[in-house]
Amino acid sequence: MSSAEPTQADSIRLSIETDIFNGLLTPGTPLEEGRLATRFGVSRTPVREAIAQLVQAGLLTKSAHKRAVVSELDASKLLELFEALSELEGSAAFLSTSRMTQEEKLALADIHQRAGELLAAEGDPNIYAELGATFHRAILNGCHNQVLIDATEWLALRVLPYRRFQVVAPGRLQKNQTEHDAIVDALLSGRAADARDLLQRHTLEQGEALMRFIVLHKTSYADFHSSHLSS
Amino acid sequence: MSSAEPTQADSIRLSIETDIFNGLLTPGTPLEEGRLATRFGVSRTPVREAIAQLVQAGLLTKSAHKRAVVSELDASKLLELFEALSELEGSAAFLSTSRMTQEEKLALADIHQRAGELLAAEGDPNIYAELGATFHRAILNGCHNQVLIDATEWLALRVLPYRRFQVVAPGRLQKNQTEHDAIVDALLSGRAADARDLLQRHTLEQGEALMRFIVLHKTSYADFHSSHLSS
DNA sequence: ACCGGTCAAAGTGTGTACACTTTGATTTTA
DNA sequence: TAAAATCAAAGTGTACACACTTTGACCGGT
Repeated sequence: MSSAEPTQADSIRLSIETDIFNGLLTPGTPLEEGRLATRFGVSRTPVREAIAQLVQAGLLTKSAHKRAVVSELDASKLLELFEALSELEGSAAFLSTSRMTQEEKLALADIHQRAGELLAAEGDPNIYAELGATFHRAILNGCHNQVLIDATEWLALRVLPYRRFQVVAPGRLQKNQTEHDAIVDALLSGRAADARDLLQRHTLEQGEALMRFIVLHKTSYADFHSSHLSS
Repeated sequence: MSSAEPTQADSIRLSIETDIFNGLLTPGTPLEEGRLATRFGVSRTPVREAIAQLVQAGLLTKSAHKRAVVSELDASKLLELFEALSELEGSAAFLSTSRMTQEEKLALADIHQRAGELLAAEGDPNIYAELGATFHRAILNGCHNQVLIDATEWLALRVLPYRRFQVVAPGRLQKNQTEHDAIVDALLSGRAADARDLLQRHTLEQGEALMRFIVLHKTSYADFHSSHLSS
């Protein structure tokens, strides 16, 4: 998938991808091959391939003879997505409990502790969010099953465009930290079933919180994005 | 993805797909765009798109400027695949326990019973295998989470080319039926955690059995395939 | 005999032209 | 006036040509 010399289609795919993640391309926006081609200074062929890849990744939706559009997730689909994602992460946690190396466990504990300190010092919420992502990745990778990892990241990719919404609800960060605490405890003490259950519920709740926020602000989606970008 | 008028690329993808499933294209075989184009009587463009789709599906493997080859699964990858698949199916079973409608539960029980009768009558093992696939699908679909269903089928697709190997080991069918029995029992009586655990282990064991068989007959892969096809 | 470089053949990546489908507005008709 | 038919514009699907990369064989030097 990745090569020493990435093909043009790959670069274009990446570019569109980040545009989606950054909110420059909001869900529902139609993509026209010709415009993208001129914009990137290439022909339509590599653009078409990039689009095809993004369709398979789930970021774009397309039917024959029609333009591809940035995938839009309604509330129920978003919930399904998080439910599936939470199951996969839970499974990974279950496996990781018995498979993480000592180094990996130490790294996980370290990440968790750093996040706790940052929270106590009331540091930058963005950095805290970044640490949270690292935390989840550490557990996921700990399962040492690349297929499971790929499948999980495949799902996670599709909610990434909506992650920018994750806003600090009062007390939410503290709750998050407490839940992480329980997860680390279960995982490090070998209680695999507990680790699964805790992480599964944790991810699902994160999704539900995000969903509530999105549904509330649905009408001002574009505005919210642009205001965030200009800041 | 599917349309009233499927594009040529779609037809070609389907054709290659079935060729892989039927063993006409064995893992490791390189695919050359030009030959496929002339074979299907089209240009290389739709062929390239079909290949791109199959790469994303995991059935083909490809790197830049090189030919696509039918994906080959070594023992460890196959094990990872079944492990991930078993986790997903387990999760689906967990959810299905509380979500299947009465009709769905009855249908599941019916499928299981028909399989039991077929087994007792020493019927066609192929039909029994078909019933088994239906059994798994019934539970999977019962979770009513399309994202989870899609992800599971995405993984299952990749082991499909190897399913033809599934051969009747003595007593294996009876063991299979007994396990299905326990799964149905747990699922219908609302023991969700048990349903997950049983189906998870069941699928994993199926995978391990398949893996053992493949590793044993690895050297005569092509021969086995052709002999099966001619019968 | 072995190793490195050179070159041609094979095959992919991309540009370009054209055919076909879709869509929406305009015109026609009851 | 409203509904159906028509047509043009927009945009995708495919064919074809060509450039670039890869690969393996050939070849000369050591």
